[in-house]
Amino acid sequence: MIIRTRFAPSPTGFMHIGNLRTAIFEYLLAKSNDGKFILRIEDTDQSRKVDGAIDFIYDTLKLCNISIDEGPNNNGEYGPYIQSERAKIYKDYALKLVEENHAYYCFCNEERLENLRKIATKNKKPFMYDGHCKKLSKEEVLEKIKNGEKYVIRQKMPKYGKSTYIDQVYGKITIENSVLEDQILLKSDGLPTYNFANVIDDHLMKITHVIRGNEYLSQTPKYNLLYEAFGWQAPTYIHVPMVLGTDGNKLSKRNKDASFMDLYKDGYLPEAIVNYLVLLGWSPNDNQEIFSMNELIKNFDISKISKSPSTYDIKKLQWFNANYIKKMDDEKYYQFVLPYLKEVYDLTTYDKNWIEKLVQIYKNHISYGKQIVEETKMFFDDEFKISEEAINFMQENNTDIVINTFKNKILNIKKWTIENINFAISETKKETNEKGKLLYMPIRIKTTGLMHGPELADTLYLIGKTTVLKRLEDNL
RNA sequence: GGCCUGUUGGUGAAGUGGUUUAACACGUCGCCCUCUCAAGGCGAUAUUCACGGGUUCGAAACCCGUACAGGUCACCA
Repeated sequence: MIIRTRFAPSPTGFMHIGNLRTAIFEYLLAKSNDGKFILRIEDTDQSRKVDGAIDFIYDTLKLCNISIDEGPNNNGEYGPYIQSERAKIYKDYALKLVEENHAYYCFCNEERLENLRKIATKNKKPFMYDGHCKKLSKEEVLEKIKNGEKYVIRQKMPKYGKSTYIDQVYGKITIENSVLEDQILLKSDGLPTYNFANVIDDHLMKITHVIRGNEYLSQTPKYNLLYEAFGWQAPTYIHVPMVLGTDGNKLSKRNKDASFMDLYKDGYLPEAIVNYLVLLGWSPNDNQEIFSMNELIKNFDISKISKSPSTYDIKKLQWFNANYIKKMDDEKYYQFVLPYLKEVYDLTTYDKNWIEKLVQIYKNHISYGKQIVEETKMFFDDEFKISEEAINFMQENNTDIVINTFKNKILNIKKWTIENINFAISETKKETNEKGKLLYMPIRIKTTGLMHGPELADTLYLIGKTTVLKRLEDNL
């Protein structure tokens, strides 16, 4: 049997990392078994549709190196892969269910439903459709339809007994049938509900394994009843634990940090995000942490999916990201980081070598791309100010001799290179007999105003001879 | 409220009855390296697995109960 999994987002133009993580799991399960990964767009709610959202989903998956075997923009024999284009299919199946007495027409209007809801809340009972229209005769139904009355089609649920199924992660799940509502299959606009379309499509598209959040754990019997009614075999269910925000709540749009695109825009590498996400709720057999996509495919195993929810921790993501950044080759890293600088600074007056050198120094410092801006600030900021701790240092130590000696050495430098600057420092060391802090700090403070920063010679090189000299000459 | 699920440190987690006085990683702290900041190296960081009972020679692991947390009960997906 060929394993077929599917990622079925609704096109909202937003993807939080919980969704992405599901997609990753689905992709890995398929690929680790030489199976197919299908993308299906669940857009049966017309009001929530967002323009360009399908492209957005494609972009996201592509960035994450997740390749789609079948989908709206890919060929496949089970299309169309956009639900709104399959309306007729769902309707035919819904009608079939009515014919076979597994579903029925319902003409109850919003007003009556609202009333039922009110009564339910008053009695402190959960609202459940009362099956009012189930009793309608064939003739009555025909009559109402002829009169143009709006209707929905509802699934007929068993009233007694229990439904049981096996989930690959959570094991045996049993639900009382009496809590199952006669849910709507076909809405009055003629489109199916998510629950219905899902079943139809998963079957028609030959999906073998369904991976989804565990919020569906107690809803799955409804699906199974549908499969049963059609005489179809239900897929293998793999419910995965949720990813929670730091506040312990479900991830939502409000959690800005948890949006894939936002992270990407801030300079988190998709490889790092994928790597981090896959370890949220799944663990490998050994202690390996850094995984390429191929390694993930090789190692992924649903039996290692955890039951308990995990909370999203950006600190660990940053560690992964820093890891991937460090591994980039110089040119790639330069191209990665450049846009963030360009966004904030006018780089036209700087030459490429200078920027490359600058950026290189901070390769070990940044844990996400955008951070380069903050880190390199002192090289772009014209404002020169000596920090408080630096002032204290200057007051507590005699620094004039070092500064003056160094200034003279710098004046003699013909070619402004890091080597020559280092030479100037060591000459100053010889002449003044100062070393360590008392040698470096005066120069550092006088030229940068700070007591921290990258290697002195590098720093001075980047600041440039003119500015360095000017600062050395200036009085405090 | 009914039902479903979960509960190992600040975080991700390993662990499936006995080399567990709980691995590994992030974070945090300390030390080393170092002019400083990072990086890197080394070390510390759960007398104990939500709690209470039980089963057992032996439990984080099995069973029951309690507590807490989350989910779910739409013409949303």
